[in-house]
Amino acid sequence: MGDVELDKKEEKSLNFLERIIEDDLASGRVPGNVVVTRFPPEPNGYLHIGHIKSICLNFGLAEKYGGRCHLRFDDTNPEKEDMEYIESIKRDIRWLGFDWGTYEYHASDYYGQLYEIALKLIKEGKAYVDSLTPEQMKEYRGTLTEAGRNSPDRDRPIEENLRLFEEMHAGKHPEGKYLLRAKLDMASPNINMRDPALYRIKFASHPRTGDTWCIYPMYDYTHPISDAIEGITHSICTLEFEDHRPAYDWATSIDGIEHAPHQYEFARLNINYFLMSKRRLLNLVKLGIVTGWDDPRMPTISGIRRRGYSPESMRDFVSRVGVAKVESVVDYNLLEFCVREDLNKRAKRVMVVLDPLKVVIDNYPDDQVEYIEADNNPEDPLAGTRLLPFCRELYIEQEDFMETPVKGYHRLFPGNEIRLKHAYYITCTSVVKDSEGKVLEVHCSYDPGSKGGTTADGRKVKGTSHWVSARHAIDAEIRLYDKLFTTEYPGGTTGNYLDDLNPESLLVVNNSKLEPSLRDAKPGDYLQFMRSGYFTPDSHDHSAQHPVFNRSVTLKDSWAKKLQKMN
RNA sequence: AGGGGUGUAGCCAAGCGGUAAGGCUCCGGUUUUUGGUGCCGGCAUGCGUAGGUUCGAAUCCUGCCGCCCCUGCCA
Repeated sequence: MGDVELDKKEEKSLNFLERIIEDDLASGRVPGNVVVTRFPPEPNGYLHIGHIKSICLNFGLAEKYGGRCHLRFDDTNPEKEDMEYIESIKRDIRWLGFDWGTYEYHASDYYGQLYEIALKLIKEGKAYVDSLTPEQMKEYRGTLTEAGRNSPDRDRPIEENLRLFEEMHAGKHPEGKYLLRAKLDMASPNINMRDPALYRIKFASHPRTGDTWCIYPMYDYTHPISDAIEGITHSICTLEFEDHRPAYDWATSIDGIEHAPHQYEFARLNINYFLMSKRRLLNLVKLGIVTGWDDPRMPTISGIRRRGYSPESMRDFVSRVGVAKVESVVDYNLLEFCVREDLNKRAKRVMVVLDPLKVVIDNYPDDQVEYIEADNNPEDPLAGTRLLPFCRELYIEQEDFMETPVKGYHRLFPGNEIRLKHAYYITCTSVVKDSEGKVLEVHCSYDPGSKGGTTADGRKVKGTSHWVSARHAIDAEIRLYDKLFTTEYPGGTTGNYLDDLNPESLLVVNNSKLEPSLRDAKPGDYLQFMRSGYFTPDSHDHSAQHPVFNRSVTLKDSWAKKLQKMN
């Protein structure tokens, strides 16, 4: 008996969109009980993390309720749109793991129908051709607190409207001369209902329709009708379109339009330390602050892909963020948590010394090489093992040695014994310094009985260091990426986000030493450089001759945190 | 009295009249051949605020306050 109640509590609570859909399904408001959503990007730029939320919502909802999700390009402004963007958008959605199958559409597919509907509206006296200039339009529109005024052209005879619109269509009038407007209500408190523009003249070549058209339909007219044509049931968009819902409802109830989809709005994704506007991101590219739209520091999908974030972790991230109508800012920590959690399970462990310090094992024969077996991922037994060459001279991290250790330090220092991961216990016996006192190399002795990292007497060592055999190490360029901005809200204090740029958002390391197995790394690999972070070969610049690795995210480092507190 | 939204912890977010889920962050502890991971525990007498209704209010009612969006021939 009690189990039933328990089960109910275990169920994940529904978000408001799921609730709406389930209500609609339960009450038979969904034709054929098939939920149809759509992801409607405008192909005027690259997709960023914010779009992932919308993509996951639209495709995810359709998937969850056994419906389908259309990919529709909202291409109604040829001046800003480009085929290049269409291709990048498709690539990014596929990378996330979503498939729209054959349901790929473009608003431009409907230009013909849209034109016919406009003709019909004119004939019914519901739309008119206006000759107000943009300045006059603004004047007649009124303000937020004052009603607008009717345009002198509002009562233009139907026949004349028809003739002028057809002339617009035929290219007989210059841009800006005329505008087709819906005849709604200039006194509406909602400015979007004050006779919204339906068509404008633009002698621009369209990426798909070329020069077929010189008049182009507006969003408020095109979007709802496109939804209706495709049989969309739930049209979800961001909060700023709430004020447009009356226009949406108007367009979908035009006589002759059979299907009536509904619009629902949710809060867009914001993340602190990030810029999430196409205009500003473009500016970073133009100013050369980043190397391009796919710079690993950019919050674009192509950027995070190159950075080494996995699609699975991004989907997990947006699902953890949730969906609601409150404008919110998600903590960057959650993003990194999701990336680490996923990479921890899948990344192959390798040893890389970023800042090398030479270690000489005095009692190890100079001509000897041993191959030591190491597991590739302790989180995944199926990941297998690999062989690591071990020699007399090795490299460890500079920070893994301290001549005079601070309190709590249990790495290598004179007289102390540590473990070399997978290999042997070593004890520091002496230090070689230059004339200025800088440590050049550390001498150690090893315990032959500690092979593999344990001893017969079961004695414990507190520290374990990663290492690379000096004789076998390979070189590489390693790019340590960090946040692009140093403040939670870039530009929040000075108004200029460029003031908050992080000068250390990219640190290039050229003297690192890598274990030889990394010779086989290729872009797309998820790697963990042990005790350091997750890395991936750079998709542009990596090659076997010149390996280049990007840091996706660091490992958590509680020792560094402790040190910071001590200071 | 312009319109439309929205206020639950440092950040997200459940909750839908029966006495504040969960995650991230943070703080302890523990395990550990990664100072990683895992595991255990802690973190709102309080739900913008003031009243009201009720045996009982984050949930219902009223007033007030804060924040966001809207005056493109952009989407």
